[in-house]
Amino acid sequence: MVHNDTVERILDAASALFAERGFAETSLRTITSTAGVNLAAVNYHFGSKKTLIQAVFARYLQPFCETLEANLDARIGARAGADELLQCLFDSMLESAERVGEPPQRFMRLLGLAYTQSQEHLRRFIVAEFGAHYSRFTGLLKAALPQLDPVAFYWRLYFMLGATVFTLSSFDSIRAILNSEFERDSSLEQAVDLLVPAISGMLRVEQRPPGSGVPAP
Amino acid sequence: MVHNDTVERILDAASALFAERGFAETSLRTITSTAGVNLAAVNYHFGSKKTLIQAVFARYLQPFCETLEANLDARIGARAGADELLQCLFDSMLESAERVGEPPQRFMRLLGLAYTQSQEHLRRFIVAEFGAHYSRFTGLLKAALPQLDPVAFYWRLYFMLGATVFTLSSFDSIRAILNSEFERDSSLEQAVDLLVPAISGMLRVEQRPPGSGVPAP
DNA sequence: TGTACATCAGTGAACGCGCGTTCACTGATGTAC
DNA sequence: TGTACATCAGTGAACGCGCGTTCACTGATGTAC
Repeated sequence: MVHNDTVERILDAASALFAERGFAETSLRTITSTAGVNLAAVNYHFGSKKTLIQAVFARYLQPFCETLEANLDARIGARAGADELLQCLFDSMLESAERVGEPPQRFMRLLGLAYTQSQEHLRRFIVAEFGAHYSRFTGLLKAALPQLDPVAFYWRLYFMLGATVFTLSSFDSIRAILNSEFERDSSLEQAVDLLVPAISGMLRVEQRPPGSGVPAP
Repeated sequence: MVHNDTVERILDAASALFAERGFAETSLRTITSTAGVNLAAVNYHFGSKKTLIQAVFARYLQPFCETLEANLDARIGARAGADELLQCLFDSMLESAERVGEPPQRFMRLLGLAYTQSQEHLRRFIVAEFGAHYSRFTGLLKAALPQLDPVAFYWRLYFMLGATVFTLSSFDSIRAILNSEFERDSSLEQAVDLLVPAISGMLRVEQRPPGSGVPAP
């Protein structure tokens, strides 16, 4: 597919509208009228709504994976700590969002939707595009946390993913609440600066011996 | 509304199907045929699809709020620690899900959907039904973490909410992956036992002095 | 005890609407000879 | 240089479909007199 002006306008509109409302709740008519293009242009350029959704993801995922790989190569040694790795991950996210020219919270929101909306085709697409890069990162992080057994590490990965995706994808509404409640403005960079040490601390919590349960009173 | 058999069957089917696919992706025809009732019964008993969605939430939220209040009254003293409070919260969630007779991960999934799908009416409904109880809990938790400034505390609340909702709502798929990858079965209670210390550690991480940024190399 | 009426859960069929997709067509640009 | 044809982005109108909702109706049960 040639990336001409019409294609870019459709991707811009679709990305914003999907992030705001979800996939099923956004019609092709809304997308094409926002983009100022003909209704049939989506099917002409992308084939179907499904492949449009995938194309929206690809536009974020490709630069993100490239940036992450480059940053890991450049900045991460053989025995990198969890903190360094997290900083590298979030820096890559911010950098690649800048490159694509769209807010990072939009990408987080789309990622969250990919998990919660029933879009099996999308999860398969993301694993195919992103799986290898994801594995490299989790492998490095696992090596940085040798005290965790594999199952506990796996759960902590999900805790981290949940905290990140949920918080950053809601950044705009959290920011609005903090503004009205504490009269304090926040940037996404500040949110990431709060997130990294919190997650890093969560990952480094000592593991309870299995079966010990709640400490006796 | 009288809670007769038809009403219960509709709520059961709607709760399961919404959690599995989302609100927009689940049609009233699917719900009523799963429940074995007439298509028009939803509008007859609930008025509209919107109010059905709210009724599904009310069936979880009401017992959960009651259980949480009772447990806070019974088990939490004036100077409760974050650990105790979290344990109380998760115990209440498990207890109330048992009372309603549906898996707790379904409730978590619905909560996640309420945040990510564009259902403004639902967020308003949840705040109205649940806001006061939520405030009591967050007030107690804030008192247990006096070292955090209000903004940092607010962000940590979201990290906690994200980790919890995301992980527990994906429990079934995580469980399947752990089974196939490590040949180890997991229960929701085990997941909660891993979640509580991790979140508790995350909440208790020392706060960096504002503006200090990343430590110098 | 019998009759007339009210209430209410439930039903079958249809309504209009917005959806994703398709298709014949246009008009500009490039290519072959 | 001129003509015929091919390619391709884009378009306007229509397609059939599934959606939430409505409505006139049924039949069982309760109530008043």
